[in-house]
Amino acid sequence: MDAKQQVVQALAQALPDVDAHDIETKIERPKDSQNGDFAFPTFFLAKTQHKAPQMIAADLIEAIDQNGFEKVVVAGPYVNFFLDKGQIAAEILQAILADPENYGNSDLGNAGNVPIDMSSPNIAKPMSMGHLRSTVIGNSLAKILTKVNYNPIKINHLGDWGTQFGKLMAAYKMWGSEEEVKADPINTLQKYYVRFHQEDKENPELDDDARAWFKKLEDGDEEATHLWKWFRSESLKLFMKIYDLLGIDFDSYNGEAFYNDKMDEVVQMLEDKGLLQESKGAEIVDLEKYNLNPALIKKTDGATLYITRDLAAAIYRKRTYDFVQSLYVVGNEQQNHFKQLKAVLKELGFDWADDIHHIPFGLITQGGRKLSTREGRVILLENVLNDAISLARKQIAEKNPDLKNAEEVAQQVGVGAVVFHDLKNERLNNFDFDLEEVVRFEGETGPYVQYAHARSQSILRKAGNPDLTTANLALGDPAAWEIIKSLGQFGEIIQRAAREYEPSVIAKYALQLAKEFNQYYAHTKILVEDDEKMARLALVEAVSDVLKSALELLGVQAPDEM
RNA sequence: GGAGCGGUAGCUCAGCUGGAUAGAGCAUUCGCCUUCUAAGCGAACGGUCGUGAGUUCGAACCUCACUCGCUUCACCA
Repeated sequence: MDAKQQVVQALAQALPDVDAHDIETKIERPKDSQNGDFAFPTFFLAKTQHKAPQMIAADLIEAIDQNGFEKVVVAGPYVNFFLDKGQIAAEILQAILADPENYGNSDLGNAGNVPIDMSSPNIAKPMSMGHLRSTVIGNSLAKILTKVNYNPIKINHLGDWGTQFGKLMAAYKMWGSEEEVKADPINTLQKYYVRFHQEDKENPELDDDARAWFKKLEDGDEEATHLWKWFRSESLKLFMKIYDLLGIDFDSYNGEAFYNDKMDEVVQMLEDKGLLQESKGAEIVDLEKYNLNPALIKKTDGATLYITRDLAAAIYRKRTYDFVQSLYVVGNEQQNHFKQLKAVLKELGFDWADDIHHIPFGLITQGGRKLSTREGRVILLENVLNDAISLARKQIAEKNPDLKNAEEVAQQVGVGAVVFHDLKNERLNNFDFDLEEVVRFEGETGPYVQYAHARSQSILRKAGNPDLTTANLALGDPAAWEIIKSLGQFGEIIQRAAREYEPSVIAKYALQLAKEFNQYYAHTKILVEDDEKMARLALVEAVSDVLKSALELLGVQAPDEM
């Protein structure tokens, strides 16, 4: 039985006049385990019982059936419950060892489809740290949602359309060469783009050129289309290298261009509903009643915009996946856009607009300034990952020179550090990029968790990987108790992460468990022959399984040796 | 000006539904490798929880006002 329910029952029996649900909501987990595993504050009973909380607690302890608990004690106005460690340990360890892969699973989602719009880098631009955030948060959410029985669909909504292609083509025709692009596609295209913006400040007529090229592309001009396809495929090749490194794949690469032929219908729908208005030569939907700015559907020149495309995409996803939720892992600075998107869908009469959730994340700055592709101020993801990997390589050479698959582990550790760093804090926090911070391997980092896992594996190897499922798992060792309790919380941690769309909840949990294990490891000799050896090994195995599982939920690998 | 997010230790951040002396990591100083990986463990140092009111038996957490920082507010995405 659930340990908390045991406490609720004991209290409910002793307090027949109080609603059991009220009791349950008041029960808390003391921060300091000196105060027990569960605590019941009696303040709220003082009024109805006309007694001091201390008195209530003192009386309560007499009425509580202490069977099944290690002890129940009074501490001022609190009643503190200490659980039967051996029994709880056996229950939790058994549950983990019986089915490590599925430990912590639950069914919040009833297998409902959840498309996740994530990553979405722009063609012809390098992937930056900003795209990393969207990519790793989206990936982690997909895994977390799977664990609570949703069916996520990872959609890479590539930025493969838009006026920037006009600029790019104009720039390429003016200064570019095929050989140069082939040699180093993204950086070269990027260079053209930056140069275009520089020269464009002096010669605004360049913009007309760019617009003309984009118009050609939209009209299906042969040369423009050819260039577009070429830029796209070269870019995608490089993106795939990074996704491989991160161990991330997608269920769909339908980007912006995919919706080109699906926007007329949206405009038609808006028109049929009488929602379109003309304003300053453009077509808009007024959103006054939502306290939002009007949504620009068509520009003065008739070209469509971002929101039109996203409307088409949202409708397409509803039709294709019949989603129960539709997520967009996109920077916080676009929240206005998503409010508009939902508002327009509402205006169109789609109730499912309420199932669309923008999952925003904080801005990455450098030296306090916003990153800007246009101004060439970017942090290239590829460089960061490579730096991290070579640092890991160096560490391994120093600390574990005999490691067989050193290169593979260097990748797992280096990439793990970067990914974990990105996920360990609340999504919405902004952060200023600091390479040293990102590739750190000590303290609250990914490698710290990986290291704890590797140590646990090392012990199990030394012990000869015995079968522990039949062992007596009633581990009564107080030193192990904090770990046991943490292991028992995995399921609710996952649920909270899913509810809040917040991978950092998992990261924090992994750090806590790793820390508790490292403490245990430092103070308790595990491989000694005594009655509890098998139970200790079971604990080690359970920690190993859960750490691995938690890292997996973050998209971080857990090497057995490092 | 409207909307949103944030202000907790020198730095980066936790703090779940309000509860028992406000917690980590980094940095600094000092201990611990003849026994399971020192990417580790332990100790010290470090805080008027932005400010002021209010609600409450009790507020970092809830309410209001103020203040500072960042984002955003129609022809980029």
